[in-house]
Amino acid sequence: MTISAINRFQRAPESAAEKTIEVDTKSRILDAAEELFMEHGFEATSLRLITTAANVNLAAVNYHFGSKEELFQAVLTRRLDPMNQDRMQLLSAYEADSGVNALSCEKIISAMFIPALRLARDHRQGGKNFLRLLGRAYADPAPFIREFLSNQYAEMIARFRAAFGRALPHLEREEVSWRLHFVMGALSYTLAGTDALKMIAQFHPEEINNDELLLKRLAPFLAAGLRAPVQATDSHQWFQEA
Amino acid sequence: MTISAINRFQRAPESAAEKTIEVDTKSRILDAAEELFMEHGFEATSLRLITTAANVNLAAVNYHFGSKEELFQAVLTRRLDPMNQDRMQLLSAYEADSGVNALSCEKIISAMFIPALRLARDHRQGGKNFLRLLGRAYADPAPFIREFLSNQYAEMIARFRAAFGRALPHLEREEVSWRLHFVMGALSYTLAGTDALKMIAQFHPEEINNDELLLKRLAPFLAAGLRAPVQATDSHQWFQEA
DNA sequence: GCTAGTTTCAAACAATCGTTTGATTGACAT
DNA sequence: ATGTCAATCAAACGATTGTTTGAAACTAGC
Repeated sequence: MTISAINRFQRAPESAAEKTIEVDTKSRILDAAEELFMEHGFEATSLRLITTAANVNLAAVNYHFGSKEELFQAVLTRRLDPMNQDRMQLLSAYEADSGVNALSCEKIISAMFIPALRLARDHRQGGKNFLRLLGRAYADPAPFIREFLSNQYAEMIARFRAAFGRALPHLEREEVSWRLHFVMGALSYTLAGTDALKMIAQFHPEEINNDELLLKRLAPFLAAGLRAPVQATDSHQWFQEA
Repeated sequence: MTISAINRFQRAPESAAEKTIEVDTKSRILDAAEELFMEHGFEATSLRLITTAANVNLAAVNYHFGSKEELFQAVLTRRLDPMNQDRMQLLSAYEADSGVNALSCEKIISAMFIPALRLARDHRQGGKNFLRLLGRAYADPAPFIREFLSNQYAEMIARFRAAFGRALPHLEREEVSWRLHFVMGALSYTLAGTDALKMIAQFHPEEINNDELLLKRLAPFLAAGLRAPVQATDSHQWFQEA
């Protein structure tokens, strides 16, 4: 193959003068696919739409990525993998700082949110687009997407579940798993939602960074939920039917 | 083939004895569509898949519903509309009971969850399937789905936002809107998730009703989140970057 | 200038999509 | 019997899908 090696050569001459307006075919496809997948979802986005937007030939996708599914995975993995690495490194750094003491829920949530915020703040490229795409992929029924994300998240989820378990020693392991699941759900749903963007635009039409505002409101909500008292399994306090 | 013609003859004699196992074409389409839309999503589910599963002619969908999009809306509206009516009636009943006092967050959440639970418990038909479908529709990027749901939920959302506003008088209106948004998100994501079902199967392979167990764990989490203290807008407690 | 290997290209592939058509069926009222 | 009208049927519609093909354009090393 040595495809990427040659790509590097092609990029070399123009890298000094203008580095952002012209990139190689592979990256142009990834950028266009990221935006269109976010906007219409996986199934509703055709390869012709992507290649037209990227200004490349239709066959380029199959040549460089193999198939539409592999393109989608490449779009996700390009940013998701570094972000999850950052999350785990940040968590490790926090744990090293705290010594023998357990981390607070706020600190652990910070380790999850800050790398996501870094992506959202990254204006070189559509980091915000990617977070919305990720949230939608997280709710997509397609089996190959679910399996891919499950593998991508497995290591990070395990690390954070252990951290939350130490932060909330009074909760049994099953309850910790559930609450981490709720946290991931609220996070991905909030980032993916079109409604959230509408609400921000309604209240703060002039706001600089939407996602930062959003996560700052979400974080205290989730931290309080994590610390909520457990409910007895046989309790009918909540759902007593008529 | 005249399969359905034969079916009709076969159905005729038994219609008096048992009325639930064989229904008319329109309902058969709705039932098959509900399950297949849930399983594969809107775009990935073809009309041929639906009509084959329902044992009806391909043209029957366009004849009875007009288009694939209208079929999808019919699938949603069949159960969503009654459920949201129940939610608002239950909320009104609670408010009448409490008199001048504001309702607790737990009570308001109950008004949201109990009608959903009723649907999940309804074993006559795939109520559980519907909740998963609903959660996925809530995250679908298709504009016609988002607009449809927005209209379907508008009245109920307004009622519950007002109720939460009275229950949490120390929160400004914007904060209440956000937290209600988080609640709806966590609820729909949790109900839609395949991962949640896997977790239940892992911990409780013998469980009777999955969704009831699920909502009983989610409700305290959300109630605590709703009551969380607000964070100052300019606070850097959470996300101080390096 | 030549060759080898990588990338791009227009064109076509077979398959599937949602929708429409026009004939045929069956039940019911006249 | 006859006519009416809604329901069902097989078949085809045109459009679009992801993917493949084989030739042309390109870059490098010799």
